[in-house]
Amino acid sequence: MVQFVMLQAPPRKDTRERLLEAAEAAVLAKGFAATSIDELIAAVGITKSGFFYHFKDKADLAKAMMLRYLEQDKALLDSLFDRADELNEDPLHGFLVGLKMFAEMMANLPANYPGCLAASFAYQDTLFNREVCALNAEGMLAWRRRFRERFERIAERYPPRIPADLDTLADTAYTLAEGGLILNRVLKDPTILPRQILQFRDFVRLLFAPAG
Amino acid sequence: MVQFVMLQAPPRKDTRERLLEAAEAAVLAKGFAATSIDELIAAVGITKSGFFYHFKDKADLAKAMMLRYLEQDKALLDSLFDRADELNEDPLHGFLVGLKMFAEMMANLPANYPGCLAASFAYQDTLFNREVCALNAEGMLAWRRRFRERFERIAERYPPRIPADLDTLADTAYTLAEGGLILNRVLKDPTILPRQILQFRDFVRLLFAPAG
DNA sequence: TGTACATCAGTGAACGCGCGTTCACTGATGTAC
DNA sequence: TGTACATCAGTGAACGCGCGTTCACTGATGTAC
Repeated sequence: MVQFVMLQAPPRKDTRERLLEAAEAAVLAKGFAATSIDELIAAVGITKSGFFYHFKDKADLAKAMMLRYLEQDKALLDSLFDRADELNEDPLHGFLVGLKMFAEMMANLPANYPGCLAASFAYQDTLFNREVCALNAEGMLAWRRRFRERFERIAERYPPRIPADLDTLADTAYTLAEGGLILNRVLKDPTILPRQILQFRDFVRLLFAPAG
Repeated sequence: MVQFVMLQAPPRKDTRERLLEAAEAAVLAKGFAATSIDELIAAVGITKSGFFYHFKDKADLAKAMMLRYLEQDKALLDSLFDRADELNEDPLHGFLVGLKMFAEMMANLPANYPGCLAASFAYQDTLFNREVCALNAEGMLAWRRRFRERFERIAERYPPRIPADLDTLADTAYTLAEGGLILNRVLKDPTILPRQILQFRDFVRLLFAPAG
């Protein structure tokens, strides 16, 4: 009896979340403009009016996608740094551990259409309003702040071997991630991005580790 | 009289080329799917049927855009290396000069929607057929081959200070360019990409130049 | 030098399909009294 | 415990607009003889 009731009203996973999931996959594969509401509702199994119950229009979907992306992005950043910090007291060693973990993460991306919503939105930015573009920029600045803070602590203890611009150094992680994802995808080789990150790690070590 | 005749039949710049120019600008701003044939013909001043005289369909336009991009890309790569080679006999110094020129080029990009068609197409690749995607990959491999060849010559004369994967090193230029363009655009700061390239230049020098 | 034909670079009108959006409505669940 | 109402999570039908594509046609220029 209980079983029967549950079959009638299945414990439906959050429809809105499933719409956002389907939208992200579709946008990463073909872009926002080519992603139709019809295909999203087909993937989730509701009607078009159901979609407009969750999002007031397509621009609202874009904003929700960006917010969801930023949330996941922040969680990734947190897990990267917090765990690296727990393991190490020395800022340089902790950071090198974090970069290694980052490379490992990037080596285990979904095989099909790995990618980053920030890049996809960036290359279609006239489709989005100022708010969504500003959110995207804010996400990038969060990476810069986080990395810069680490580099400041490292540089304090280990003076760099050559002059280094800490903002540029901080941006490199995001830059390599975005560029590497593009190469990964076009060349269909998932090892490119992790290798770029490990090479950056070599550079950081070469730059800060005491000579000899 | 001559003037009058010329006004009647102006020395029309190649219409096809102007269509491709308009298409590239539009695609870099909002993506391929959102770029309509109507807006291209409006920009160029012909009718829709005129467009279909030049391209058999929209997929044909995509292919022509990619071929045009690859041609320009190759020219850029040539000018970078050939001129750097002329100036220097030493492979390392020549390469460092080339990277500096590359950074300067990237500092003087068009202000509006700087970007790379390769990245735009990569993030919408299900819109394109196998041929266009393969062309894109070939363009990236051309960069890898070019840079790798240089690094081989450099490593021959200057053994690297730490072990280095020459393919990864070779891919870094393209990776930084693609990633840097995205940061440039989202953060509206055209100095980000050139600074990434100059930092890579520092790394190369640190890696190969004799210590001391 | 004059005529016939071919090619180039388009025009103009029409097409059908898919898209985002709206609107009135509904059945199940939750809450107040 | 029963009734009235509100909210949640949608349904179903219709809309108008813009899109890519097709087709028959054209006026200017180039080429053969």
